[in-house]
Amino acid sequence: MPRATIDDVAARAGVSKGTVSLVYSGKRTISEETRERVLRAAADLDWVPSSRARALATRRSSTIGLVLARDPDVIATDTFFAGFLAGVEAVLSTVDMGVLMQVVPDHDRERDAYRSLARGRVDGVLLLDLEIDDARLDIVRSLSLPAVIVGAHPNPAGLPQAHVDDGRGMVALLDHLIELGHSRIAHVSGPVGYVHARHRLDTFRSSLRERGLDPSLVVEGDFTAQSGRSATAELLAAETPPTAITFANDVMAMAGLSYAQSIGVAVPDDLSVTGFDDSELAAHLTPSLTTVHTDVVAWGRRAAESLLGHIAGDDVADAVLDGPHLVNRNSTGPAAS
Amino acid sequence: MPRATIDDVAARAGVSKGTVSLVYSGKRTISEETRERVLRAAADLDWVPSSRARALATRRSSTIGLVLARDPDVIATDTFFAGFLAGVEAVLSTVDMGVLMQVVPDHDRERDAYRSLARGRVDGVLLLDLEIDDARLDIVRSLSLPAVIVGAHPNPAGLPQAHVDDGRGMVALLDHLIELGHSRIAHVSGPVGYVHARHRLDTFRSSLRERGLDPSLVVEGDFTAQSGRSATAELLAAETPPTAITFANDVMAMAGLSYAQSIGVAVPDDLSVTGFDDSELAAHLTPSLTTVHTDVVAWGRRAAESLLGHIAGDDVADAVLDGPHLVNRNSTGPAAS
DNA sequence: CTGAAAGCGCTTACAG
DNA sequence: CTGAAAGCGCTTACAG
Repeated sequence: MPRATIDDVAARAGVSKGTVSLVYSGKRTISEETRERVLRAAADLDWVPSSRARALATRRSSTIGLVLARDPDVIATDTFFAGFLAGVEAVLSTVDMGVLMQVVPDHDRERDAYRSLARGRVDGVLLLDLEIDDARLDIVRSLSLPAVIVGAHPNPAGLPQAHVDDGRGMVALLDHLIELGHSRIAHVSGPVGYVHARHRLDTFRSSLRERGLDPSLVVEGDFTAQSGRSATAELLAAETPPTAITFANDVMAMAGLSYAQSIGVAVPDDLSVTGFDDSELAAHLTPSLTTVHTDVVAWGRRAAESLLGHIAGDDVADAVLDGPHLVNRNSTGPAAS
Repeated sequence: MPRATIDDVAARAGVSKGTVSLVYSGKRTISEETRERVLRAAADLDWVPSSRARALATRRSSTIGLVLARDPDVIATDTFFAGFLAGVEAVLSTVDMGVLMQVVPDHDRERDAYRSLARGRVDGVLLLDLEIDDARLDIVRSLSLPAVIVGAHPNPAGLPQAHVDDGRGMVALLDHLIELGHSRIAHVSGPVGYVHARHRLDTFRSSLRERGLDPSLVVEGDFTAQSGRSATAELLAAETPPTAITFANDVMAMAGLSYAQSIGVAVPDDLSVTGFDDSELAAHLTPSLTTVHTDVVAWGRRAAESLLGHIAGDDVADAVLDGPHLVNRNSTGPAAS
C-alpha cells in the first residue's frame, strides 16, 4: 500500500491539512477535540509526517554533519569519538535531529564532503581535529554553513567553539611528575599539524622551560601504537634517557610502556609513563596507566548545544568545559636517583 | 544573498528548469552546447542542486541509517567500527550518499530511532550487533525499511546479509592452540545475547567436544577490559586452571593477559592467550597478541553494496567475506607440561 | 533534443 | 480556533 500522506489524514479527520500540521508542530493552540480526531486518524492510517517534505518546506534538514578525515585505524583507537558522539546524540535526539557522518580518506574528499553537505543535507557542522591553517574554516565560511569547532585549545578561528583546555591536562601531568622528582621528562606528541597536538606540545615546552627544565626531549608520533613504540625506542636509546615520558594519547603510552618493559626497563621504577584520554583499557593494564581524563560525553553535549544555538541564529559564546583531570595510577612513581 | 535555485539557473541559461535538471542527472542526452550554457550559468550563480528538494521529488533521501544501541565505552574500544564505516562510506560516496548515525542508550530509544529514520530520513538501514530474537527484525519489516544484516554468523533472519563467519576464526585459534599441545582451553565470551558472541561460543564448545576436550571452561564477559580482567581472575583461580584462554575480543584479551602477568603467570610460558579482532595495539604489546584478523573495510564495502542493491529492489544474495584469519604472534606457545 | 506543467508532502502567512 | 492556498525547489511523465 502506498504510504498515507497528510491529505489522507486531514480527509479522515475532517479538517484541513494545515490543522494536521499544526497539531504536530504545536505552533498554534488546537482544540482538544480536533486534536484527538487528528491523532486518531493518523494512528488509523499509520501516518507519520515525512521528514523529506518537512525539510523542503522549512528549509531545515534537522541533521548536522560530521566529517572525519582520518585513517580508520586512528579513528578506531580513538577513545574520544564514541563518547563524544553519544553526547551529541543525547542533545540532538531531544529535538528529533540526527547526525550525518562521513569518513573521508584525504583533504580533497573532505572538501567535496562539505560541499555535498552544504546542498541542504545538514543545517550545520561540527569541526573536529582542527589543523593549523585549516582549510575547512574557509570552506564553511564560503558555503555559509554554520559551524562549531570542537577544540582542545584556545579559540583560533573566530567560530563558536566547545572546548576543553588540553594544556591544563598537560600541566597537571607535569606537576605530578615533577613532584615525584623527575627532571628529564620527554613528550611523544601527536601530529603537530593538529592544533590540539601542537597545543599539548607547546604547553609541555613552556611549562618545562618555566621551571628551568630541559624542554627538548620531544618525538612526534601519530597516535598509533606503532609510533608510540618507535618513539619510545628512540628516547630510551639516548645517552641519558628520560626518567619519564608523557604521551599525547593512551594508545601510544600503552605501546611505549610495553616496549620499555620488553627491553627490561621497569615501569614505574626505571621509567614513569603517562597517557592522555583515560581509555577503558588503560585502567586494566599492568601497571595501570596514569593519564588525564575528560568528560567526553559532556563535551559532545555542549558542542551540540552550541551548534543548535548557532543554527538558530543565537550569538553563542564559547563553551569551556572542565578538565582534563589527572588520573593517578601505577605507571608513574618517584624518579630513580 | 538568498541562495540561487534551479529557476535562476534556467533563466540565466535561457532553458527550462527541466533541462537544467536533466543536465545534472544525465537521464537524457543534452546537446553539448546547451549543457555548457547550463553549467556555466550554474557556476556563475554558485548553484548546487538542493538535496532536500531532490529528496522530496524522487522519494529518496540518498542516506542510509546506522543505529548503535551500545554503551559508548564499548563502542570506543571497538576496533571494528571505524574501519567498517570507512568501507561503507567508500561505496556510498561514489553515488553521493551519506550515512546517518544514531547512538542510543537502550532498546526503547532504538525503536524510536528506527521509527524516526523510517519517516523518510533514510532509504535503508544496516543492522549491526544482531541479538537473539532481535526486535529490530520486526521493526524494519513493519516499517518497510530495506535492511541488510551485518553478521558474523550464518543468516538467521531471512534478510540479506553481509557476513564473515566468526566460527572459522574460532576454529583457526583452537587448531593453533591444540597443535601447541593445549588441552585445557577456556573461552571468555562476549554477551551471549548477541548472535555473534553466541556463535563464537557455540563454535568453541562444539570444536572442543569434537576433539574430546573439555568444553566447559567458559566465562561470559561484555567486551570491556574490566570484564576481561575479572574473567581471567576467575579462570586462573580454579583448582586446575586452563593453559590457554581464548577471548572474544582483543581488549578483553589484553586486559586478561596483563592481569595474568601481574599475578606472576607468564605469557605464553604458563598461559597462552588469544584475542579476536586484530586491533592496532594488539601487535605492539609485550608479548604481542595472537589473534584473528578480518578485513573490516571490505566488510563495510560489501554491506553497503548489498544495501544499495536491496534499496534498488534487486534480489541480493548474501555476501560472504573471507576470514577471519589467524595472526600468530607471541602470546601463544607450547602448553606447559 | 527541449519545454510546460503537474506533482512530491509538507509549512505558513493570510483571512476569517 | 480553523481553512484555503501559495510556496519550498526539485523531477518526470507528457507533448512536440
